[in-house]
Amino acid sequence: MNETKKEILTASLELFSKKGYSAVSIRDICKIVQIKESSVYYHFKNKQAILEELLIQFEDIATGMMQQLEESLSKPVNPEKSNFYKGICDIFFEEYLMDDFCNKMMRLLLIEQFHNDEVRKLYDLWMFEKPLDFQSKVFSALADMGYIKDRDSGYLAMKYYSPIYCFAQRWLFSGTLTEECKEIFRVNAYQHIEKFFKEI
Amino acid sequence: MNETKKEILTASLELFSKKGYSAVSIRDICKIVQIKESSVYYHFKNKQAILEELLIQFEDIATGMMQQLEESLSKPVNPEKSNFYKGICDIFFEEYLMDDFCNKMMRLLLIEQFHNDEVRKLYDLWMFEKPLDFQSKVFSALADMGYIKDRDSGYLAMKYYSPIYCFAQRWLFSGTLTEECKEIFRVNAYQHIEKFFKEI
Amino acid sequence: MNETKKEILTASLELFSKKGYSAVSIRDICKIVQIKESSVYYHFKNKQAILEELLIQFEDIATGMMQQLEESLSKPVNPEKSNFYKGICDIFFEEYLMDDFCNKMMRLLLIEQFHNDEVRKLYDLWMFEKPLDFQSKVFSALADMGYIKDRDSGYLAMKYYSPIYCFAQRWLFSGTLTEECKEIFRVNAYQHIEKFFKEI
Amino acid sequence: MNETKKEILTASLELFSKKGYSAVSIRDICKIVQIKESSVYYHFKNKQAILEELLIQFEDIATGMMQQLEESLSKPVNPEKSNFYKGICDIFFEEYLMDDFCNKMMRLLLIEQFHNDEVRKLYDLWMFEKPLDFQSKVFSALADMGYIKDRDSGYLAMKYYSPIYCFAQRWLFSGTLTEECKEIFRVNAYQHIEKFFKEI
DNA sequence: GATGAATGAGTGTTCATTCAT
DNA sequence: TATGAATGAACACTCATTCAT
Repeated sequence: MNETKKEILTASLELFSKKGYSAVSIRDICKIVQIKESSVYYHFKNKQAILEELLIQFEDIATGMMQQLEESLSKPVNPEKSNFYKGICDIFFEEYLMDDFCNKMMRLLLIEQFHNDEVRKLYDLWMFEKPLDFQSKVFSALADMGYIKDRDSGYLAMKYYSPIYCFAQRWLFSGTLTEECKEIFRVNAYQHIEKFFKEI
Repeated sequence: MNETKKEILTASLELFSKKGYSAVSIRDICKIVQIKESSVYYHFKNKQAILEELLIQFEDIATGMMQQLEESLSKPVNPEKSNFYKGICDIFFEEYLMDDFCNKMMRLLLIEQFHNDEVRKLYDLWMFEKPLDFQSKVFSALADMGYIKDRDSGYLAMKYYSPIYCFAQRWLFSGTLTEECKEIFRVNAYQHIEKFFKEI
Repeated sequence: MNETKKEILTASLELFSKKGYSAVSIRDICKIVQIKESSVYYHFKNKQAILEELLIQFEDIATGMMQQLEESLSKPVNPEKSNFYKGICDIFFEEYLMDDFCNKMMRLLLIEQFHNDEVRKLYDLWMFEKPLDFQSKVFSALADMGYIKDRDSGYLAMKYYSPIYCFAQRWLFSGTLTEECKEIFRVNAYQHIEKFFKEI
Repeated sequence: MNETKKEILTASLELFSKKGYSAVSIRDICKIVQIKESSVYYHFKNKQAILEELLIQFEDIATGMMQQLEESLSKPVNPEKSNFYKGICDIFFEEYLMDDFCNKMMRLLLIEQFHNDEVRKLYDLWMFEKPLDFQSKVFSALADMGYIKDRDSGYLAMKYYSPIYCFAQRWLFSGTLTEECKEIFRVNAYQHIEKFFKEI
């Protein structure tokens, strides 16, 4: 992909994730990329097409992350309980929730879910459905391995994941994403995870 | 308050909560209220003022609800464990989370938190801080009354509240709010609450 | 109708009839009317709506003219042969073909018939079908009254009307419409009519 | 001439004759020719130059046709009355009015005569002046040969040609040019010619 | 011969807002 | 109280054209 096109995408995501799609003008994007407005239309059919390209990129990354998770679940490097879920957490946190691109995309999806039904479905899929599904499998696996007794893996997944989602909302998807915010999120989330796995 | 002014507020909230503040034009609002655009400016200084009035109304309601909760906590009608938290839940759910006005405001706050820092603070205050604080007190009270042993009321509040928040996000604050969505939310939330209070 | 709206219509017709609809910008129209571009949209939904209003006005006038013609055919003031058709000609020429508004509309229709199928039908209706139909009736009437022998009124109408149409094309619907052009047209057309009625 | 250049001209005429010069973009032309917009500028100085090349081609063809007509008038193959004018008609109709290239050019000239004074003159020259002049000569010749008595060859030419022009306008220069339209035109025109020569 | 990339000027349109009535 | 009329600023987008490769 062309360098300018990449820069347009980067600038667009930056702005979209802060103000929402419709509040960002082509002018705004061009100011960052340092090109003229008409040039955007050489690279993209229209403004909507920029958003769509971002959605596709996000889906690719999210799908890739999910595959990694599935793999690390089926072939755990270290099947000792705490190491087992720690490896998994790291992928999900570092390569997804807190990855700069993904994080911005999630904010964008969160805002745009109201205007755009396709986006709403994407948000639900990648913020609720997929993570909860996967987490259920993890708890089933842990139960099969005898590490936990509780077999209601669906509710367990919810109990495990919902605080993480809340922390993400509070610290990652709101306001300016600073390193400080990331740190607060990380501390809160890992504290929860530790307590959670101690209890079960 | 003048009848027309009320209608403007109602229509504005309806639209803002669906499309977000900036995607709604004065035209759109006037189409619903059946007045001319210039008439809006008799009732409000500008578009922003409509939003602000809505924020004030919401804060009033939310504050009132919180006061009710505090009261029902300090003078429990029926201090028997299950009745105790059921009364509290009902106020929070029916008069707040699922109340039509509040629900729309929450969607609005959710969308607008990115454009508007004041809104972001409001959202955090009324969706996280206040509910979690209050819930902490509830668990402290329950602990004081001997109903539960766990004294980490902060984490308990998080464990209790975060699934409710997630359910709200999935079913109340996304897409069109139908009676069906409300019902799914209610079922999920109450199931969680029941399980939760059984476990502690 | 509002004064400004009228001026917009007048200016639009003036320009449309010279350059064609799409070659005229809202800016061009506003330069003449001395208003800002955005003001146009108070009076008209969009550019297309200006054209449509002009089409309606033209149809009204053309329909009115046709009714006048029909009346003057059914109740001839002076049933003497030359006076009979002269009265009819005058209505058609002065109130239609050479009327400033109608003339400009015909140029406009002529140009726009290629972009716009509705316009093409209008042009055909009011430049060919209606005039030829009516002229047929005139010749039928003249035959009934015994003034002419030829009963092929359709072909007569064509022979009568087609030179007039050609003259109109050459002198009225092309280039700038000056009084000189009008005069050339008038001379040519009336010469033809005189010769024509002498021959039949 | 280069193959691509020819294709550009063909595509341009196709589009110009349907929508008018200014309503056709270089993009539109390139979509048909399957080249990039910048490539056009290798073959033509600018958009206007495409139009001008088409005008030159048309003038060449029209001039050639007129020469053929003049020749067939001075050396009639078969000086018998009906054969005499039939040969002439065929050249004018088949090689000019109904020839695909010429027909499209005439539509184009018809539309563009308003924007472009040079075009207006060309239209008048090749649709009125030249045909009427030549037809006058034909009638003079017929009168000299004793086939007709009427010596007002100018008016005869007008009476002969104007219905043909009208038929052309109705069936050839409006809407989509289908084989059906062509046929209607041909039938109407030849019917007129036959009647016309019977009458004189 | 052809094209990737860019651009200045322009297009129709929307919007929040103003102000006299 | 309400509105008719107007407007400046912005918006997404199109277009003919240029130029280095």
